[in-house]
Amino acid sequence: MTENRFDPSNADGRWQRAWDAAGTFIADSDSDKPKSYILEMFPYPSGRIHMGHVRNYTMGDVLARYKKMQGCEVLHPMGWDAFGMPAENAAMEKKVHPGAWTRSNIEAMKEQLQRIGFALDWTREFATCDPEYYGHEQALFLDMYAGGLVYRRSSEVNWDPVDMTVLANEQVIDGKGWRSGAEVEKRKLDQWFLKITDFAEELLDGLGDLKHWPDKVRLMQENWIGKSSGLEFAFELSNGEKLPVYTTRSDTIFGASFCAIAADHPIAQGLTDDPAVAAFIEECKRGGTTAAELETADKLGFDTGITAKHPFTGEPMPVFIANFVLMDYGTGAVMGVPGHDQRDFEFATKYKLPIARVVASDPAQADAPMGGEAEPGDGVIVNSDFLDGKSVEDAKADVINRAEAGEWGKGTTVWRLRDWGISRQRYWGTPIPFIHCAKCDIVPVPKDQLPVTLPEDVDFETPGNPLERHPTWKHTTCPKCGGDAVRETDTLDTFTNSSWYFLRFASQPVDAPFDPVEVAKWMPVQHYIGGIEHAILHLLYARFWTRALSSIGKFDVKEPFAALFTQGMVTHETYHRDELLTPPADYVGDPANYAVRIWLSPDEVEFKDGKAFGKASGKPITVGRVVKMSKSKKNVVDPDNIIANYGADAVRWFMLSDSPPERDLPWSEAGIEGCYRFVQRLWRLFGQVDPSATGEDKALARKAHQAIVAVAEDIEALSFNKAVARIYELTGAAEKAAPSESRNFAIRAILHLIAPMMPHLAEEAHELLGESALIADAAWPDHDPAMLVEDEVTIAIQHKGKLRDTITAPKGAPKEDIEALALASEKVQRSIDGADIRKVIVVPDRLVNIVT
RNA sequence: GCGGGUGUGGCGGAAUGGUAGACGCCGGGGACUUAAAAUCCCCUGAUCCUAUAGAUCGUGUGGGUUCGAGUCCCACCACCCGCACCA
Repeated sequence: MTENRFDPSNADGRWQRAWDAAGTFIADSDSDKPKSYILEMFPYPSGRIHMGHVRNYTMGDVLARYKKMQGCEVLHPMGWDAFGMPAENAAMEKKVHPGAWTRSNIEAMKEQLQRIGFALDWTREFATCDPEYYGHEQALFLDMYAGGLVYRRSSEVNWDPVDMTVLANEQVIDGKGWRSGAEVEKRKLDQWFLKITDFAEELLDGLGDLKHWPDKVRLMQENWIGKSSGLEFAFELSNGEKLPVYTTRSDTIFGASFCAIAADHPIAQGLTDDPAVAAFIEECKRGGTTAAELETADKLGFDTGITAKHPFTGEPMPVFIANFVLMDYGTGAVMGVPGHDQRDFEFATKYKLPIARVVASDPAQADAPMGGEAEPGDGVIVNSDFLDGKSVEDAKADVINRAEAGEWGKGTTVWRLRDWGISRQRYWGTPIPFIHCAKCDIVPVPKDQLPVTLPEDVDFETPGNPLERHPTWKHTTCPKCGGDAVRETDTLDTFTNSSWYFLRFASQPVDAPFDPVEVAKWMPVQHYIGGIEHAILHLLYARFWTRALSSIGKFDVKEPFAALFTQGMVTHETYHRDELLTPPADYVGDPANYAVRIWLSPDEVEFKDGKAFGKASGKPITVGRVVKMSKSKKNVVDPDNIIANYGADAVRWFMLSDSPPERDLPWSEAGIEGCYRFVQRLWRLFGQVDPSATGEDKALARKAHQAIVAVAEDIEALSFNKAVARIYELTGAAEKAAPSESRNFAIRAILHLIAPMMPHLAEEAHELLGESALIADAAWPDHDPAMLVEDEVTIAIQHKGKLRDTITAPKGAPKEDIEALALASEKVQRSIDGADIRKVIVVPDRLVNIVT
């Protein structure tokens, strides 16, 4: 019996050092065990580990430790996604170098991770801002360039006219620059692109093989890639030019009443001699570049005076320049069919263009008036000459056939997916390894000159790209002609860093990005875990890089992540009070609304009689909704404090308990206390193994065997909350049982079942039980299949669809016996009350339903 | 605007179309203690009630399929997430 308590402040560090000293979690790529690569999305070194990280890495850790117990050689690495804007923001605000800031964050966060006891192979750690890493990335980029997957073209960015700098979408707030407050404009710059569209078909088809990805993520990627088929054809214009357009609704061609072209369409650009056109195009440049902004903006158009000739009717239709047409999609021009497209409808309503019905629910409705909105649905074609009476699908095919026969158009496939713009006008990223020479144009940096490293001596005092302003860095000589030349000053999008890091974890030679033979030993990643916010971009880019590298012969891997799991966020209540301010003299609203909202952190709030008050002010506090932990709402709980108070295992257990892993997990103080109590409960139980105990406790032994199987299934399905519930049940049963051999078996089983989840407690108890080896190296307990089957089952008896009674019967009892037992029940007879029995449904071992 | 998701007691949630609420938290009552902490035991969806029993209602809303629906189908409501330069 142990009366003492489990002391995490002592045990945690001791076992972490023991694992470290033994090299327990160092992955051996030469091992002949089956390999298992467990990976969580690596963190951005923002400064501190937050609860979201803890949740993410705890899940991966349980899997990694479990796989090891199942006899796998496990690769479970960790590193740092270390390039990005926050480092530059810190440089501007705190006057520290982005590299220094990042390095010190990494150091602090690594220490935090180590305190949680994760089973990580730290020998493979790297940061993407290491010149070795980004140098290899530059080499891969040059290989892709050589493979024809990289090109340059002009593309729009958010431009801050006051700070004279490019803004990221998140730096645009209500259409204004976040620092300057100036109205943001769209501006065109020459930028680098990766040809992800070459892989659109492959990336789409490949989704079908990703059986262990969530359906929702595959669906989101499918919609993002957005394959559509339709008709491309050219209108003849009144000015003699041709206007190619693309439509998915060629069936509605007789309903077209105008054409619309993008503001940066060549035809629009050709009309800028007219000051009115130039002014309108200027107008279209206002506002940001996000899809949400573009699609919710008021529809604006400018009638060019040019007309387009309808290919069937020959009728002239006005050509507008319109802000809702995207140059990047299709041909940058559309035919407007207001009756059956909502955007066209709004546009036509605004500019008083005809709105014709060409699809109806049935031919008799051909002249039904249009309602207040477009009708994009299915139906029968009407008012359309030779198409009348056809279905939408038949009409599409007919129009495409006629266009192809008449050689004025053809059926085509169009993708919503656009090529990936990777140029960033920023310092803290991978320098793009190209040189601009006046004579030789654009020249790749020779591989023996890689890495192109970032200069250290930069300042962030003046706005713009520090690489551009640096006095010497960009000046170099042309590798081709030897003349004066300048380096590319754009850096790569940080998503490129996270598009191949999993390969570098698997294999890290000095002279190459990776060794294909080593990579093949580990890839694909068996379980990849991270946030749902990465469902599209990061995951699509990583899939693309893998296929692109494969296509240029770097290795033979098609899909990087065999199974994907997207975990929910860690949330917390919010606390705030609204402080009234004195409104300025010209304020017209209700003075009661002129207030500033002050957010309080959980430790600034105290509760009295169920009401919240500010600790410092004593003022009443409003308890707000439960939302993702964020600095701005101050509802953040620091893992360090929690670990100091309760130990790593209680926190890990909390992360796995209660909420299903794909859903949000609300943090609560009461919850972590409950977990801590359970840690101590287990500690007491582990101390109760009694070597002198004899005898069998069949019911308990059966529960233990069942739990060994069920917990394994739950962990493999990542249903940690269910595994936790089963362990609670078995623990309760073991506590209540009298000493016996079976009880000793059950307690040892529990010890092994919790080992992946609460490894420090498990090691400590394992040692207490006289074991000299690490439980981290132990095997998952065996079970006896004969012990999984129950001999008796409880059968529910329903009448009129409601439960009336339950009976106990031997498992597998014949239907007739069960029916007889059910009808013999007094409660059932009372419910039936003499009514005629029409039917009795018997589900063996489950239930009887009596229908009267 | 487009795309995706979620909705079950006071709270987190469980439930191959088959006993709704497992398990945990909170709360209530009790035991132990000089006292407290810790620990242990019991109760804990709502309503009715003639109360150790029994009945009715109950899984966001409204319909439907079925002997039987939290689960399947249709329509709707609310909230959350993503939208290409945040990571």
